[in-house]
Amino acid sequence: MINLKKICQDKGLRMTDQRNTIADIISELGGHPAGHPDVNLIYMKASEKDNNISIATVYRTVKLFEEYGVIEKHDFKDGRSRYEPIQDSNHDHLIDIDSGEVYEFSNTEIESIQKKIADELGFELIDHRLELYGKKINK
Amino acid sequence: MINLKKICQDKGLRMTDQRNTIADIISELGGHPAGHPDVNLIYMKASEKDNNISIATVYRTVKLFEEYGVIEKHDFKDGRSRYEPIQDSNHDHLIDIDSGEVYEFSNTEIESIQKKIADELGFELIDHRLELYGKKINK
DNA sequence: TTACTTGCAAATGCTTTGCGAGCCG
DNA sequence: CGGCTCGCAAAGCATTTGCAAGTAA
Repeated sequence: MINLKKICQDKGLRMTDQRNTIADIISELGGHPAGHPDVNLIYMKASEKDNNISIATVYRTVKLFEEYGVIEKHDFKDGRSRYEPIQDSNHDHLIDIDSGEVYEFSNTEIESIQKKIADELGFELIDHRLELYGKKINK
Repeated sequence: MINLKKICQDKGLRMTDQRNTIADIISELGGHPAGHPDVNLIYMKASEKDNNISIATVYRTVKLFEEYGVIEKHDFKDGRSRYEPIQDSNHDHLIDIDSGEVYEFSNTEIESIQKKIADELGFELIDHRLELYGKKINK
């Protein structure tokens, strides 16, 4: 399992109790379908472990983690921002419309086509967003 | 040029002055790079033609047009929602990071790969979002 | 006529921020 | 001591909504 707490320490972040709690929660949820929590979910889970934590701290902490390249923010079509640990390999997401669960995939072919398209339009590809929204088959 | 005013009438929408004004503005901006206006831009342009129009009306109108399948909403990474007339063919977008301009493209190969990926994960592909973010080369 | 629209201001929902108190090195 | 952090409440920002007055068909 990814250990965000350790990664944060290694990056020189001062780890308070609150930050450790939040790092643990995001680590535990990892890249599982039920992962990619939003601030509210993190806040609720953090409140179970520390009934004094403030949602403002959660917002400040995920922003900090993001700035330090520890986690990544995604804005799917459901509105609220969601977070996941940064991993070695890039990947895109398929979101289950019904449950909100998130699945990861990567496809080098699509990546190279994207680069080609940008090039043809006269652009250097800096970033991209690819999300698939689907319904489970045979449910 | 797309005539949203006419499309709205054909769909049976009651066309008030405000709705006509807004339809014209979105039609004029069309699919050009400077198109895909956000509510604020529409509101500012509408205010030039009708100095009494309310931003609440702009919000209500774009929502209405969207529900009637006349325009489409996009949430690019810059925050505010942007709108464009619905066209026959599907397309995706490349956004110029510096100017905010939006270019359209479509690629059948990517589309079929997307479908395949969803299928392999056990999903029926309902919707997708593909955005490229780039910087102009040779500027 | 009569239901639909509008402008205004107030209310949302999510996120950020000012402030004074607390904590860590 | 001195700078970071935190909790709280207030402020922001984009968007939505209640209401009373106005308008299209």
